[in-house]
Amino acid sequence: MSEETEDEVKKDFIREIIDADLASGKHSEIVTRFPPEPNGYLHIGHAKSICLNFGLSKEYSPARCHLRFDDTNPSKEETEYVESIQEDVRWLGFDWGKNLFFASDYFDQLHGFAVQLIESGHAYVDSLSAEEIRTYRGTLTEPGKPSPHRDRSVEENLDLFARMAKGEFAEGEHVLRAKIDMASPNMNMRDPTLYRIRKESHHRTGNKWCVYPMYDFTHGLSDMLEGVTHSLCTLEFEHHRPLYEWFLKVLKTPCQPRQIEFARLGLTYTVMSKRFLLKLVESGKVNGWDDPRMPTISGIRRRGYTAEAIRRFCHRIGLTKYPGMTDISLLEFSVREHLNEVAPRVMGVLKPLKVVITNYPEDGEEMVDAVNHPGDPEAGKRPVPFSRELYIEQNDFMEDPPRKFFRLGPGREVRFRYAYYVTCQEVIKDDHGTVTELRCTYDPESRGGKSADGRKVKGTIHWVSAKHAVPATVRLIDRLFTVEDPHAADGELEDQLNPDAIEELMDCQLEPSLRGQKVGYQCQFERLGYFCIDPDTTEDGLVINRTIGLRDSWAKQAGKR
RNA sequence: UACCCCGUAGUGUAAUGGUAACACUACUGAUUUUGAUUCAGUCAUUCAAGGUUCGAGUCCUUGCGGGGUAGCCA
Repeated sequence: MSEETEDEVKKDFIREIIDADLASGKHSEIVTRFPPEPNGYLHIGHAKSICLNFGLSKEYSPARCHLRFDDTNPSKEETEYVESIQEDVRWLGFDWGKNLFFASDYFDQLHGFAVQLIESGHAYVDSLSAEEIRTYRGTLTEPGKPSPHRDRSVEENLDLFARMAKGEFAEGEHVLRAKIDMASPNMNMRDPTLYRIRKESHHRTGNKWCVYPMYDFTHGLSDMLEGVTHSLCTLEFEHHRPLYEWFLKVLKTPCQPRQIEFARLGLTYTVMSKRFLLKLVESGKVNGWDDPRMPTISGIRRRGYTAEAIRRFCHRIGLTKYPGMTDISLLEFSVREHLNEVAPRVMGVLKPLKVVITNYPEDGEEMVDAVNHPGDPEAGKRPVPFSRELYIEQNDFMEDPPRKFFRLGPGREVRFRYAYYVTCQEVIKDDHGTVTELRCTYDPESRGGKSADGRKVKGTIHWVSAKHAVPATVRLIDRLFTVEDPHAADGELEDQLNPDAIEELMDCQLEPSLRGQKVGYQCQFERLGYFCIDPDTTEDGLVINRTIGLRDSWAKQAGKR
């Protein structure tokens, strides 16, 4: 039972670069950063980046990883997101220590850099409309052409930029652009916008600024200001690297962080787009960012995934520049693996079928010992009440069972886990022919689930004593989408949503040890899966999420018929 | 159609010029008081074609295929 799985010496390309930089003496300390924009909740894709950046800061020494909010767009960013992001990173098991930063903390310095660029003739104020700028930029196959304002004097640029900052102009009237190369094959080098006018209140700087820096200008310089050595980002920023380096070069900055790109996480049956997730939340298709169906860190956590499982997953997916699609079964394996190690076992019946043990004393009851964890004797045992009336799972009984069905059927004997051998004597149905109750007998000699005469029973099923049972609502969570790659499917993403991604069972019956357990408590319901107590739980009733089902080779075999 | 990046089992990653390895998935089988867990096994000559070399998944060339890029988003 390993904590954090074995770490082989296999190094990914980024760690190789870092090793080389250390070996060559280029760096003696490793500094990374995780730079989210606070415009939404973090998702499993971010976990990859978090595990990478913060993981590096744990593996190397000296090293540190900064948490820096990339908050340069006041119209999309909110404090709620800043808080949720911090909570999620901490929950994943990482700590930024004192290194909590905001790009907005650098607005003054950034503004100074912009002025420097103007003074050195590397930036100018453009007064074209957004539409015109787009036209002038050219296309992927044709070069752009210079704006008529490209050659304004330094003095005029300085004056205009100062007045932009003071709020003398309306949004869109002017922008500050870098003066690079309108014919570059790299669109990012065709005089990218550095500053735009936004007369909006910023979540941290309030109304201090009327101009806000763009990502490209902000990011690399923020890295530089913080002494970041390796700035790790996803593949779509590859074309931005020349620009990232251009700023550092032109401004002759004392330190030169290196941007390295890796492939973002692609996961089957999942969509990572924050924009789309926000839409799900706002349209009410899910109940908030932490809905257990969501691929957000908070949703996954609420569903019962463990941070350890996510870390193991992030370790297993590797790190390359190949933009692949990871099978979600690898994530599911990682949770099962971890929960199998740590989750105590209990019994709970999701879809109850009443069983009466006719040869058991009317008011009799007794306690049987149940093992808390079969793989861990240290976990001990607990007493579970057994009595004349019990519940079993509806699908553990078949009136006309197929050959390989090991469970209960008319005249069949099975083991009630940790209790007795039980034989079905009579099937009671209602007017519609639905089975409503089973009348059974038990073998008093088989207490504990062992027969005195050594006869074998193939099936073992779980059960709960009716009068001791704790009622609960259980939510079965399934994949959010019906197709492997929702982006590749025809139609809107919404059309690919799995309508059965959540199924609520209102009549579940659990063994009494569940009574009084706290929100967040995780356990395995034997034979069913791993479960977690949901925050919707009240004094009146438990609400429980199924994190993930157990592997089920019977269901698989039955499904093939 | 311009530029950049990427092509190794179904999937994700190893192999750093010397016999293609690991994990997941799937399928067999064994054990099992969870049809779970555990254990054992099966599944690829590395996109293609040329070239360099005693030797190429690895280096070179040319194709082919996939992804990214034309926000005053990040």
